[in-house]
Amino acid sequence: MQYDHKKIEENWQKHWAENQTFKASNTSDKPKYYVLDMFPYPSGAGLHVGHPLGYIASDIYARYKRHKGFNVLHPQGYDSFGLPAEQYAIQTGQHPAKTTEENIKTYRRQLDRIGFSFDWSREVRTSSPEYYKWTQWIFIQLFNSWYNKDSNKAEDISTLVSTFEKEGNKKVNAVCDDEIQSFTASAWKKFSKKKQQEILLQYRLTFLSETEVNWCPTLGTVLANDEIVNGVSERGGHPVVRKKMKQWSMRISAYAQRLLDGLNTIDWPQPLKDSQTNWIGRSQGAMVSFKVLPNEVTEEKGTLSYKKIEEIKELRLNSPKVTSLLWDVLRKKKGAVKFRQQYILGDFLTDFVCFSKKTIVEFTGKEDEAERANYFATEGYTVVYITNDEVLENIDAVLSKINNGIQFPKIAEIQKVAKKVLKKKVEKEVEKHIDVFTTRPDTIFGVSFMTLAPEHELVSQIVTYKQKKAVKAYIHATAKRSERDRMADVKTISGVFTGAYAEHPFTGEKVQIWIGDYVLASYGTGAVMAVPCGDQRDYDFAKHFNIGIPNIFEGVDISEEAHEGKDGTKIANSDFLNGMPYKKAMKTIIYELEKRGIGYGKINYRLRDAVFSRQRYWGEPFPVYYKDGMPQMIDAKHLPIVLPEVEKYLPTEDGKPPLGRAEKWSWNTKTNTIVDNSFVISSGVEKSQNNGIYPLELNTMPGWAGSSWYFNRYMDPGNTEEFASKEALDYWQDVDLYIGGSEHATGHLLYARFWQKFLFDKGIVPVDEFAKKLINQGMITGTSAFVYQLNFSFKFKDTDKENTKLEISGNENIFVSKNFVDNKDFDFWYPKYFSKLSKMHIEDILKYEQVSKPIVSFIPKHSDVSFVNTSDELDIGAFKNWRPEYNDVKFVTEEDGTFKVGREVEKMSKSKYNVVSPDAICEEYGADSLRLFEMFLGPLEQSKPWSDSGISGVYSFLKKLWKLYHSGDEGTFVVSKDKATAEELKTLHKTIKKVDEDIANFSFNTSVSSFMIAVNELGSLKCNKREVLEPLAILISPYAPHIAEELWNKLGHKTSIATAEFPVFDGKHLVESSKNYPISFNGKMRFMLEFPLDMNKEDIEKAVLADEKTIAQLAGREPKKVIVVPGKIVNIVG
RNA sequence: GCUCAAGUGGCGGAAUUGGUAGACGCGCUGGAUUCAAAAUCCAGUUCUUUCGGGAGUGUGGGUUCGAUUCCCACCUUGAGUACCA
Repeated sequence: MQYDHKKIEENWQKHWAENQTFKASNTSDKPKYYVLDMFPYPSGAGLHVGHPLGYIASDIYARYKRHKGFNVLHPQGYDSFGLPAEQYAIQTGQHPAKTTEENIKTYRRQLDRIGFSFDWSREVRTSSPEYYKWTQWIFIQLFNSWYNKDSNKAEDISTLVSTFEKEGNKKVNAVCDDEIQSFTASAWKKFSKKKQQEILLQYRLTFLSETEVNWCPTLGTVLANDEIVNGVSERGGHPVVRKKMKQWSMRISAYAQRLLDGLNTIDWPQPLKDSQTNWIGRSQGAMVSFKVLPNEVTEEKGTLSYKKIEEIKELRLNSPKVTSLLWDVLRKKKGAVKFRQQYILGDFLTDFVCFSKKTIVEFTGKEDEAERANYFATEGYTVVYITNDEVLENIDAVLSKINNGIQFPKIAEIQKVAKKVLKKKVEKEVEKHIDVFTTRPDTIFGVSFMTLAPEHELVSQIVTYKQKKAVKAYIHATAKRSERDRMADVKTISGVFTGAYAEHPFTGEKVQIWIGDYVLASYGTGAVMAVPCGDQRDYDFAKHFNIGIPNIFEGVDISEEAHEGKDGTKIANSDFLNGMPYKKAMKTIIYELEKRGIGYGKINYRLRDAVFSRQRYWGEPFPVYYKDGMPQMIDAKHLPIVLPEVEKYLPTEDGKPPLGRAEKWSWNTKTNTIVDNSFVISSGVEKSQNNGIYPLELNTMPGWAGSSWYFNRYMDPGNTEEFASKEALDYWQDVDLYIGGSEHATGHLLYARFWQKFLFDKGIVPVDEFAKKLINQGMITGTSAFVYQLNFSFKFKDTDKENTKLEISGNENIFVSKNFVDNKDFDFWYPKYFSKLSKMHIEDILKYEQVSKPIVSFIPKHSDVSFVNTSDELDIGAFKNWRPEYNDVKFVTEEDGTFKVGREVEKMSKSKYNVVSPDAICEEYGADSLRLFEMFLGPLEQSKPWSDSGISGVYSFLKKLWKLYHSGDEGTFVVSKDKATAEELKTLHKTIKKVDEDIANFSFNTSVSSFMIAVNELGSLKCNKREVLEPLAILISPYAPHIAEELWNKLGHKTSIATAEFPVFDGKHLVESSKNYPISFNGKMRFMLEFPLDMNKEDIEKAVLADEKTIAQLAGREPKKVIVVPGKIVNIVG
């Protein structure tokens, strides 16, 4: 019987499935080993050959561990919630559950065909209610927890409540919202229930907050930072804008330090650790508080420009409703009093003014109220202040107030009030501080200005009247710039002076306060103390705006650039820091800051809390309903909260998420069931309280929710009572080997570590890192095939249309073979390959003198790679039939009649027609060949292009392997009982050793070559001894399990090879008596000489020097030195 | 810009602590077998050469008896990150 991969593979795949060969037990005497793959998102396109790379590697490892006597858990499942299924649903109306189910079927069929040893009885799907019940449950646990910095772990919210009841929140050391009011125990008790809930929400590990989010209008959802690439959405490349929304967030920032520390305890790739470290972005430094100096009260008055008057006119047209309402009333008011609207008085734009009575009517709450009042008073006006509410509620009262004002012009009194207001304002300003975070507090004496982010809340409060216009314009301009624009020109320096000054905390000097968009509102405090001599950006800013650059470094030239280095320089011109090196200066300054109460040492993280709400349909629903606008958790015993049906998967017309379309999406707190929305009487909250029915949360959870804990579920996937049983969790503990792509570095792999740490804090899981070892498999890229379309273009000589290209279109669709592409000679192409029609066409064009000679170019077009053989020759017929527009194309072939395509490495993708399906490979060469070949391509971690050309090598290896166990033309199975020769045993044990080492190093490519070497050697020895061939089958079985099972079966075994004991290496078979020494001269190997291994150094040296080849090589020169390394090498220095 | 990884034949790649550079496979060349092709088998295949040899692991230096491996500088490519104070 000849090697028939199809029959063998089908048989064994069936056998494994029927016998559940790879089912893992949760109780075993064997040591446990957990091998995990990152579970796939089942896309509609199915698997391509790049997907199984990691699965093959982990499968080899899992099978190897079974041979080594481990109880192996090797599960697989589907990350089946996600955007593509939803978008497909939007387009076709097909329920995402249905498409997902179909895609999973395809995936399963494809996976089964490759012969993986997955325990399918443990399959999980994130989109199944039995699974997401526990995702919802974890969410509730997070909601019911807060992070205690004193115990450095998450604790139940009840411990926080009891602390509040006993001593308020003064002593609570929690990770919570930044602006939290402090309260005493008695105050806490007096708070309303709602107020208490609001406060607690600021402490919970998952919380609702109004946050600026990345909103993608095209997708109609928010995106996490890691879902945005280069300012556009990772999926689809749609633009993303900043928008404020009420969202669920996860307080991952609480775990920043532990996520960082944990990296030292796990064996993960360094680049991946580096990118998590960068993402967390820890920086050590200090907080420093700068006092803002009060603005000068009297400022010179400017004159209003023409432009400003234009602005006012516009303002008048757009005046808000209330103003126009009042204006209507004042205008119609009968009598001698005439009001004017929005009249300019001095520098100020008044709301309403009556000249005859010297009265001004103004709305309260203007930023420059004090200055206005002062001015109006000095000019002899009476000001009547009104509010919006007054106008709306009782316009008559307002009118009488105005009337009273008119009859009551008490200038002196108004001035008194104005002074009071001013004073109050000045006092308030004295209290203003700008807090900054800096990593270089030691350079504080080099501060010459400060910069605030344009969005900083203090900006509007401190800006002087004079600078207001410029500042407003700048803020407006920055807000308008998209993320992408800002990224595009990083180098442009821009900013505006606010007119305000801060006081240097040590020197007391006045420091200008600027705003600039190089300062980000989202990092630190959104403000920096600028030290131009020590920070290049500050330096550039100072240079650009002509701000002073004091030098505080001893002996450093800063005339050209800032000095950013820390070590090796001493601080100067810095009072008590003078002469200190970096480290000492840091310690001293932090001590001083803390002593004076103007700052403190601080560690800052770049890691932001993770937004957890998505405005999507196809995700986990939240177990949340809203009562009085406050979120309430549904009791865990009522889970799962199953995704409702909707008729369309789009957001609602009024902008609510798709779940807003569900008719049955309200929570009945009496029956604890999901009920029809009509029971919630209108949207009025009070009414709904009566019948205990409340609206459910409309957002769903993000893609990473389900994938952040699935590895724990595999341990006990069928458990309906618990997340996973304590016994299962204790037995399996954690993942021993995790294989997957590096693209999840700052997404899934960070969130999963976060949840695991949280679950560990709560005593739910036994370890706080879920995966001991992780390997990133490289991406397999595609090798696209290109055909080149011949194209002529013309350039007009006419200066006006110099760059206009005229392309010939129509009948002459000509593709040229790769080797012709370099030939751009028009005279070569023109006569030979053009039809009469186009010839006339070209000649017509050439009649115009202003047209230059045609330029020949070739337009590359993708061809499907399946039309191309391993020699890059195109199947022209297949290509022509591929698409209607190619039916009539002509081909310019090589001299031998073949047509060659061009090749280029690109990401494997449907749109590039370079996708190779594993099914096709399995069909032609078999799964064992595919497995061996993917491993043989190169190191696992490295990314590499796919090319079919090498696959014949592994296929013929399998055939040779098969032949070792068979003989004759018929291929009869023949294995002899004879004792193996020393040489045969040497080959076997050499291979055992190598494969053991290779697997330990995850160097699968090299073990495939050692199999080849072994089979080649045994083949030339004509070895068919059972003593060698039986262990050989086990050695190969992790890599090529089907053929190994078949041979094992033929060798007479009744049980699967899967748990056969791995051959044990015995060094005695490799012992040699002599060594063929390389003899090198000055390090260059020239020839070999054989000596016994037990020969000593001196004798070898003598023998080598006496050899005639040595004498010839030396050509009479005297050797200066001879180095003999016994068992290795001889080197002669001449 | 910063961080990380990597540069070896025509191609994928090998060389585990410094010790025979190019294992293994593809491709190519020649041969056997065949009516022929496929398949299979055998031999050769880094470059260069006056057939003695010489050069050679991105470039230039260094350490060493000896460097693909260690150190320094630079170049190129890929990945991540992006005004992070």
